[in-house]
Amino acid sequence: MPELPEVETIRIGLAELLPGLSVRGVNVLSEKNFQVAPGDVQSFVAGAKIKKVRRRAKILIIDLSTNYSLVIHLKMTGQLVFCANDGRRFGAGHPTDSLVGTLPDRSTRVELKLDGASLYFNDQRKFGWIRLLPTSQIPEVDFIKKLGPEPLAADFSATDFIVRLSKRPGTSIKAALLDQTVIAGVGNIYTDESLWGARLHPATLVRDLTERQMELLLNELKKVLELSIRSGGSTDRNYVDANGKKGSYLNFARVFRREGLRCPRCDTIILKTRVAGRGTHYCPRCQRDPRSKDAAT
DNA sequence: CACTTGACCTGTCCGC
DNA sequence: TGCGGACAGGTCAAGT
Repeated sequence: MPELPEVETIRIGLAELLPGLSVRGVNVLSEKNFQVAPGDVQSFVAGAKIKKVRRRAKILIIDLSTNYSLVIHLKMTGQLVFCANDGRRFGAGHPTDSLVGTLPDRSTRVELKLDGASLYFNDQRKFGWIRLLPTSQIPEVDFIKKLGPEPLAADFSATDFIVRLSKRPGTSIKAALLDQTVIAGVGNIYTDESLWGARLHPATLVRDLTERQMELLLNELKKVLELSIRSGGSTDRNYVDANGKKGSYLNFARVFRREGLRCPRCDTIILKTRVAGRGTHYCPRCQRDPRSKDAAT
């Protein structure tokens, strides 16, 4: 899915467009992706005004004047596309081409009708969801409450990171980074990118890392997340004026989906393997596998 | 308990 | 060109 930088990119874009607009109606094309009691729908649809667009981890939150919020998880293939009647269009999320096509399309699951515009929730694989929750209740819900800290939060320290990681001694560093209860918002791309930055093999067990290595890893993670947010996420995103220019999809990646290409640091061919059940990219020279260290050196 | 694997869906790409 | 299988940026329940 969109990971933290992608969801943040969407948040920034929608925060420019949505606040102040009123919700006129909701068109649910796939029940599975927006399950809510009929009474609840009415209670927020009736003239609700959009107040604010927030993010927590990979979750997007749209606060409404009715004190309800739309809580959105895009999972793997979700995307949000804003289409104004005057032709302005903004979309981000999964990199498919619905920035230029007619909406709703085959992947559209929910259409939120607004003043002079529509917000489309598209999701090819139907893993994503929208939930309607009382705003005050959001901090209490399970999937929010158990999330780890935001990696870019000012008050998130290396010490905190080390303590949290150390609770997963027997798992790979890759699995630990992907675990949303350890740290929130990191997915497959930024796991691979930050491990490359810190010169750590993804399969290294947490217990085999030094505190210094974990601290370095956090620095690399913050760097790749910030870089990605600055480049608008590794996803198509744009205000599309007539000819829909593409976003900077993965232009900055150094190992992710670059198997067979050369490591930008040492020129060795990047490999792809499987760690923690996920496709995993790494440089076999910069990131030596601790399990085969003797054989390799 | 700690950790890993399968399932959820649909689309695409790759090898025969 | 057609078909089967593996795989896809996520997360949970069920399994070991």
